Amino acid sequence: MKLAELSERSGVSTATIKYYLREGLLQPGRRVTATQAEYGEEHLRRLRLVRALIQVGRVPVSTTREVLSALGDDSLDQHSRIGVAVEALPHAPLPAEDDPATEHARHEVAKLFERLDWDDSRGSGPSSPSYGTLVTAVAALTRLGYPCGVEELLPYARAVSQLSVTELDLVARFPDEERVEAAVALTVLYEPVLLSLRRLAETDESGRRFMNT
Amino acid sequence: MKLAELSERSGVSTATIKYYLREGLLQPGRRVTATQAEYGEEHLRRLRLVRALIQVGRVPVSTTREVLSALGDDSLDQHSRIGVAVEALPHAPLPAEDDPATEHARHEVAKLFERLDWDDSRGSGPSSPSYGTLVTAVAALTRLGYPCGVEELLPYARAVSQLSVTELDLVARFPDEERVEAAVALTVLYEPVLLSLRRLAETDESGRRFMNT
DNA sequence: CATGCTTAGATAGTGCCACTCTCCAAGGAG
DNA sequence: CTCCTTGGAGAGTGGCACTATCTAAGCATG
Repeated sequence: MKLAELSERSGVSTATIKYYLREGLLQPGRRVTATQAEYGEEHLRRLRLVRALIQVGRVPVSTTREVLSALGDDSLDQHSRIGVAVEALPHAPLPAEDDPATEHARHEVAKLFERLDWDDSRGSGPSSPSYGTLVTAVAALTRLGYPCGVEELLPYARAVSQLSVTELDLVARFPDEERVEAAVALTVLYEPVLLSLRRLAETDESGRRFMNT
Repeated sequence: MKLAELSERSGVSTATIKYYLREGLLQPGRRVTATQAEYGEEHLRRLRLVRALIQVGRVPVSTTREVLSALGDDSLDQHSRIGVAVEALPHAPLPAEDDPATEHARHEVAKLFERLDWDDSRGSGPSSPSYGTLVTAVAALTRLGYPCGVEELLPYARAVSQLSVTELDLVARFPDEERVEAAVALTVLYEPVLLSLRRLAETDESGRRFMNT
C-alpha cells in the first residue's frame, strides 16, 4: 500500500500522515525505491489508533508518542505499561499549595481513599497525576462554594469502580500482546463516551425538572 | 478593591485579568477616576468561576464567554439556559458520514436511547453536540475492533443517570438566581472529578490483576 | 509641589500546537 | 521522452492563551 492509499483508506491527508511519520507516531514504511515506500495493514491500524487518540481522546501529538512508546516497552510488566501510558495523558494543573481550599480537598480525598480501600502502592497514590487532578478539581469546587466532600464523591467513586471491573474483564479477554493497547485505548476512548452520556443524562433530568421555569 | 488586590486574592496575574476584561469574561469595574477602577466581591467570584472553567474544565476562553452569557439570558427558562451553556462547551468532531462504523454507532446509540427511555424533545436528541460526540467515540472504538454496543454502553448510561439525579437534587436546592450557574459549574467541574476517579479506579483494578505479568 | 511609583487601557509580541504548503530530486506510466 | 506522482524536508499558517511594552493619568511622599 502506498502513502496515497493509506491516506485514502484512513481518511487522513497525506500531508498529515507525513507529519505523523516525522513525529514518530508511525513506523516508516518499507522502502521500495528511493522515492517509494510500502505500508501494511498494521500501519493502517496504528494510524487509526493515533487518529482516535488525537481527535476523539484529545491527546496532544507529543503525548501520543509517549503513550505509544509505553505500549511497547518490554522492560515493564503489563500493569506498569498501562500506568506509564495513563500518566502521560493530559491532566489538570497540580493543586495550588498554601491554599485552604486545596488543604480541604486533600483531606476529603484522603478520606475517600480510606473508605474505598484503594491501595496507594498500586500507583494511584497522592503522587499520581490523576490524584492531583482530583484534588485540583475538588479544590476549585470548594472555592466556589459547591459541596464536594467524601459524601458527594463516594457515589461517583463507587460507580466508576464498578465500571472499571467490567472494563478490565473485557481487557483480560485480549491476548497478552494486545492487552496493554486495549487497556489504554479503552481508558482514553471511553472518556468521551462517559462524559457525553453524563451530559445527555443531565440534560434529560434537567428537562424533567426545570423546563418552563 | 483595586485590580492589584483582585489579582492578589484570586492568584491571577493583573495582565491576565486585563485580558479577561478585554475578552468580556469579566464586567469592567466601577470607574473611580480616569485611571482607576473599583472591583467588588462579585468580580472576585466571577473571576474564580472563569479560572475554574478555563483551567480545571479546559474550556477555551471564547467558549467561556458564550457559556457565561447563556447564564444571564433572561429570555430563556432555566432548562434552556443550562442547555445553551452546555451546548457551547467543547465537543468531539461530528461523526464522519458515509462510514460503516458511524452507521453502526448511530444504530447502537439509537437502541440505547430507546432502552433508557430518554426523550429527544428535552434537548438530548441526535442533533445535540453531546449526541454527536457519543456517536463519534463509539464509531472510533468500533473501527479499532473494541466492542461498544448497547450492552457495553448500558452500564455507563445507567450509572450516569443515577448520578445526574443526585446532582440535580443538589442544583434544585439553590435559589433561582444561582441555579443555572450551579448546574453549569457542576456539569463542567465534576467532569475532571469523574475522569480522574475513573483513571484511579482502573489503575487500582489493573494493579490487582496485571501486576507482575 | 516635585519626584517617582502605580494604574487602566491599548497594541503588539510570544510560545506552543497541529497541521499545511512548497519545493525538490527520483521514479514510474503512457 | 515527457509528464505526473511520490517521499522527504523545511518553512509557513492560523489559532490560542497569555505576556510585555507603552502611554497618559493619578496618588503618595518628602
